[in-house]
Amino acid sequence: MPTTDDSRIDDRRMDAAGPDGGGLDARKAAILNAVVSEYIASAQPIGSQHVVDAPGVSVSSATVRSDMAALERDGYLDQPHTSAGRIPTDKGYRFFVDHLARPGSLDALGRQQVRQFFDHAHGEIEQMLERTSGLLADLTDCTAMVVGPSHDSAVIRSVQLVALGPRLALLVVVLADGAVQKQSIEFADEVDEARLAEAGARLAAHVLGAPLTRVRSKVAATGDRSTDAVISAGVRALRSLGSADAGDQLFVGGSSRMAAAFDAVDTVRSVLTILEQQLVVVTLLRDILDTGLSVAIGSEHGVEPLASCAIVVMPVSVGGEEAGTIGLLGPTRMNYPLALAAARVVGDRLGERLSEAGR
Amino acid sequence: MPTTDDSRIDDRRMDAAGPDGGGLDARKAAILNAVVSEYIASAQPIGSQHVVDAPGVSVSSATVRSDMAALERDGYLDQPHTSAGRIPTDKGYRFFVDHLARPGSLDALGRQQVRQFFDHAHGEIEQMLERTSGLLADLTDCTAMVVGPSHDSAVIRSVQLVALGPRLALLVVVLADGAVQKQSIEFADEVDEARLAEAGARLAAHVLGAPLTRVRSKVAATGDRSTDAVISAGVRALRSLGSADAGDQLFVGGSSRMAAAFDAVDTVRSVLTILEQQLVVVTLLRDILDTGLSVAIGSEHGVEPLASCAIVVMPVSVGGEEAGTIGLLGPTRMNYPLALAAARVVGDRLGERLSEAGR
DNA sequence: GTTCAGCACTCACTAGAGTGGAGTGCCAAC
DNA sequence: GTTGGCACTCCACTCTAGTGAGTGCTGAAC
Repeated sequence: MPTTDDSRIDDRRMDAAGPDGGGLDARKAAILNAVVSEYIASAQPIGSQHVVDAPGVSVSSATVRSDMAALERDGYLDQPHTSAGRIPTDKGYRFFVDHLARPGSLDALGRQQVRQFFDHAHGEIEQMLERTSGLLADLTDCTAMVVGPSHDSAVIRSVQLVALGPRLALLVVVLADGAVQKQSIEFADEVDEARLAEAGARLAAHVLGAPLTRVRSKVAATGDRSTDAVISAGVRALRSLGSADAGDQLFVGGSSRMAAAFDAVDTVRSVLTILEQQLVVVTLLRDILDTGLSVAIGSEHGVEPLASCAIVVMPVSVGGEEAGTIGLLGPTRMNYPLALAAARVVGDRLGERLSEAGR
Repeated sequence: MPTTDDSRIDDRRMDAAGPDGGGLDARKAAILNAVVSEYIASAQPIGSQHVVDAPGVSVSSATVRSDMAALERDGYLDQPHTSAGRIPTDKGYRFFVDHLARPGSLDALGRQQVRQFFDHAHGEIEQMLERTSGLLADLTDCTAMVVGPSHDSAVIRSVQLVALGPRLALLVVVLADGAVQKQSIEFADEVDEARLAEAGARLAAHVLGAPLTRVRSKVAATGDRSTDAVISAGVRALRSLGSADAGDQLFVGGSSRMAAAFDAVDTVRSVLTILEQQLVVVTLLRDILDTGLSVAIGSEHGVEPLASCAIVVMPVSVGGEEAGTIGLLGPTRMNYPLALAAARVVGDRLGERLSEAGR
């Protein structure tokens, strides 16, 4: 084994490329940094010549080549074909994100957009989340996903039965966080308004103050058979609302950006197909958050059609509790610092906003 | 002017190509029919040789060529370049749709899908419309747009004020068609539950039975200054709900199909960009319906980025009244008979379903 | 032993030439 | 009006260099 071990741990600080070499010597890290940065900007394989002028390198292209070869051996870079430049691998992007990328920030225009957005934001939460996804897409040129707060722990503030027809009523539930849920109920027999009102009041007494997920199925009988039937139908409806895994709402904005990110129309199609599946997306974002990451690159998230994509996630917290998630989807060669900065800023502002309104 | 007028009206019945020549002689119509049908199937320019075997033609390719030249002169066909076959123009598709296409129908599988869908359809209207858009996309391989019923004429069935905080309440309105709308209200001063209930009752008395769009702003004073303030805030909130042009909800399903329909990624991007603009889409569908068309082809609808698309629209009616719109978006070479059949069948079933639930 | 200039080599990309074939328009004959 | 025949057009494809960006290796210099 004649070659030296290039992947050894090396604590030397880097001078220009980033805060931390994190397992690569300073020059290799600087080279990797330059390759990733340039590739993100140009989408073209990067040759050794393009890297020599990068800060922290200052060696000849021959030396850069030998370092690049080592980086390729270690899995940070890849070569589309023998006589081409290098492209970062998922591992290369990962190292870039973890150790090299300096924290980004929005430019003046972006900051103004955010300020303006939250100054003028109005309307109910769903609208707001929908529009937030559009804002994020504009800021980052990625597709933005916003998952609304889960209502699992929210307490029931109001329950009401509204007659829509002789045998049809609508159960309307208001939760403490301002969410409104509804479920229509069809009765076997006609129910008059008085009975409906009576049943509604009983129902309210039974569940007010409890979370929607914890509605007890047993209710004390009133003695009136028909009223009891209405009440138990109401309880069933409530429980079905509470158990609905439908729960988390997803808002996707800027899906057209995916078409701009790839030139293979097949890739675009398969990514869009994923985005249409709410459950898949919500689960994906949750999984990434659960692993403790804020960025999932390429195959890290395990969704095969998104292998050439990276996802930035950011929890939105309201009063310390998680109240939603922000996700940004772009090609692996997306602008990570910008995406992270945008997600953080918008997530924070959104959290503040929700906590103002929420309780 | 040596050439004869080939676009003259001609009443002769066609033998095989369709019910009506509609301004072209029978053979030209048959040729156009064959070209459009084959082009829809193959997406390749169609040459004279491919057409001679089509029903209703039975002449030599030379004759077909001269007819095709005439059809091109009259604007029904186009040639990508001198030595290529012909492609239908928008006008050609229009003629095909109006006079040639025999009414299509869903295949057995499609019919089963529809039946199954409406047998198992459950949940509230929004969910249902969302899932309907997915069904339509599956059936037709187009992008489906479903516009929900407008609540303009629906009468207010219930109004409620729910306290969310000392100075925050939620106004919840239930309409006769089962729609629930909400608006949060922030008060300048704290409002106790009793006052809120009192104000809610007054509000209800004031507006119950009126359409949301016709809420009178004047309310009789109660004498209690603070209650009056709450009531007038409630009225303001109601009127803002009623005047909200937000109104019509749009559900888009199967936008990934657009990526399969075109191979130019630019086209895909611009189409997706349009689809992200709810207001544009809703207005577009409305405009097409208002012109009395059920199909808008290519540049007919005037939205430039959709110039290579066609749109099939179908009103959904509940008890004779228009209660929503179905739209199908595909490339101009989409399968019109199938799209029209699917839109009609699903629209009808959806209408029935909504009328069962609605009142 | 790290760095570097020099060198031979690789291979995608491009341009140009040649070819086949699908398709056309025209025309004289039926 | 219809048709077979014919010359023509021009795209799509293949093949052939030629170009150039990029590589890996090596031996000498620091």
